[in-house]
Amino acid sequence: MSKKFYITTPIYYVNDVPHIGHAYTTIAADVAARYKRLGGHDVFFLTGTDEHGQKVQQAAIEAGKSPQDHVDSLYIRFKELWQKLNISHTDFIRTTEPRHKKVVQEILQDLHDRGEIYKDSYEGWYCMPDERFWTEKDLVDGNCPECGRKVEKIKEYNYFFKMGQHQDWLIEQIQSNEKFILPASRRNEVLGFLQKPLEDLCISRPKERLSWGIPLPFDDDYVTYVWFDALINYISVHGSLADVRASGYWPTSHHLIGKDILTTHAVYWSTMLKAMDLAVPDNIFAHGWWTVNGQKMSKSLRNVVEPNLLIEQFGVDVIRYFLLREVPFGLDGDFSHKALIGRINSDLANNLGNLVNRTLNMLGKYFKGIVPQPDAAGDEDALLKKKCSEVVGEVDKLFDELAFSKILMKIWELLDTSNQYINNTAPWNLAKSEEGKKRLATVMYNSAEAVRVIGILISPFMPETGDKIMAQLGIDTPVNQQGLDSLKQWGWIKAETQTHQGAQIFPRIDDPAAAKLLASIETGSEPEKTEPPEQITIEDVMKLDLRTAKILEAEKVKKSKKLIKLKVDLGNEQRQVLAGIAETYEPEQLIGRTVILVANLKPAKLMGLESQGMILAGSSGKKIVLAGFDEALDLGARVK
RNA sequence: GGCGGUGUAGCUCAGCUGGUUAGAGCAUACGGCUCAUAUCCGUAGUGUCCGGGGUUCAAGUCCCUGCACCGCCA
Repeated sequence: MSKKFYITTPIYYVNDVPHIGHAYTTIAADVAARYKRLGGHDVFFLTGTDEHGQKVQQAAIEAGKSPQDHVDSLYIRFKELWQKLNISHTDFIRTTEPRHKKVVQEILQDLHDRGEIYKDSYEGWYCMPDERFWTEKDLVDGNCPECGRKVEKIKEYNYFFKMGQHQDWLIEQIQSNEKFILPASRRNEVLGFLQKPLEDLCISRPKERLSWGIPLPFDDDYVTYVWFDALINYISVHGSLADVRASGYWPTSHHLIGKDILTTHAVYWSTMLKAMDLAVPDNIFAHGWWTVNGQKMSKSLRNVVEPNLLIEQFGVDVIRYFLLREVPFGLDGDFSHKALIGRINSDLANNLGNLVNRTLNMLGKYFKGIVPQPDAAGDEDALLKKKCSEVVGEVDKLFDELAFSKILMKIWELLDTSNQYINNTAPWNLAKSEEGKKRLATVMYNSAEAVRVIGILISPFMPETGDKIMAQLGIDTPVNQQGLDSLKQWGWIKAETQTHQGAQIFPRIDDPAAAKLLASIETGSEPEKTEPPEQITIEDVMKLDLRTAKILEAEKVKKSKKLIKLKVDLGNEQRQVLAGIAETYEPEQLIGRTVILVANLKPAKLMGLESQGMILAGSSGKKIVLAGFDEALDLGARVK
């Protein structure tokens, strides 16, 4: 019986728009799953969507739909993206499915029956948008410490899971299993977190406050807290607790998660499993986040990287490769067009693509595309074979710790060795003489076999490319049937195989064009037309009468979001000016500042008020910054 | 504020328990080859290893301290 391997991604919050971060976790899990399949494991790979909770309920109301209709229309976005990305999940679970709800209720009932859950009253400050309680001292200026919005004082009865009693066990579990939480820095964080007393976990919400959830089986006035509900997906996909135990897919091999949900998994989930008397996962791996050109991805910056566009432009495999190669799994990474193009051109085009191409081309040229029968091996051949078996072994070890970027670096060492092999043996010289031809056959056979090995090794990362390489080599046996076993001995590929040289698998990318496109993806907007601005003369500049002015008074213009009414002092006169800066500045911040005024602008009426000039400010997106001076200047001074 | 981490070539980083001339990839320069997508191969570099102090025969590696940045918790 083959060994079972169970790997999961988080179930993604269905309300989120899928972005590069979701894709990252899922691709990583897919690569691990595909590799284990290559090794003959029986793999269960799970992903899905988290569909309960306040935000979904609210979004549904806003959309004028029932929550169920709402999530039914939303979860598709994830499912379709995974299809595009060639994700090979075994199952896709939704927390609104009956099979899931049933198991959640089974578990709740079981824990309740065994006294792991109790009812208690709770009083605290509640932040509606964040769906969180805070204690008095948590509050910042009486507002939610996380989002800064208003909180309400609520006293209510709720159900609690006795999480605190498992604290010592959990510490021991983490300390005695080095690989339980990776990377090590995150493991440390959790241990630090556990130095303080671990409290019990509130696992219910009164229906009057939130109805969109799974009802508690023992109290119909409550629904299950979303996290308690969501985490159980890892179990419910296999059926009841008994089914899970019988499935052979327990414990989980790897839970891949983002670093933001480490505590929920390492602490909540582990103690939940302990209470259920199920084994904890072998490993919880918290990976990092992607920034874009060094900036955090956010809706307001409009730099959320949308995977669909990337796939269309560069192809699935390029994106899969880039994400896993560029950054060590576990650390934060930066997505930029420069980095992506660098990887494509140097790793994929110059090294991989070119190696495949030159090999196939020479097979065509010297042997009519037919893999020749090899002859006796020499030193160069031994070196290649040795490197090959070394890489195959190392890659296998590195997969245990999901060190994707290291794995790819290792595989690329084999690429280098293959290129060196070709350079050193110089088939083009061998082809010139009759006695060289014998040696040439061996060299070309080995080159073809090396390309095959590389094709297999990269296939978990780049499934389409793996298939393309096999097709060019003329190998009909699918990658999975060749498997890792076919790499253990040199010489799987048969002589007489008819190869079919095809197109370059990774063409180089012309930099300026790609840069433009990527820039548009990064900013989430259409590429801006980059017509150079019209040039003006010094006379044009001098037409502007710019003056220093001090703000004396400032107040918001009623019924206007943006406008602030200012009274400014130019030294010899005072003026009323309207400035569209209310979204960035409060009136109080402005009083006393010295700014630059366009003094000869024709007066205009805005919102019924006259504006006698214009204040200069720079803007980027929504952010506005007033232009000013390092040092004090006389009021009314000319600026040029 | 508490705990933890990081600071090494132009860039991104590797350097385990202290030990010969500090490494890799990318970028740069030069040379070679021509099967290949001006690709590939080879050679060459450059580093006050964040600053200061200490332990030691010997410190990028250990200790103390300062600075900068980051993470978790509060």
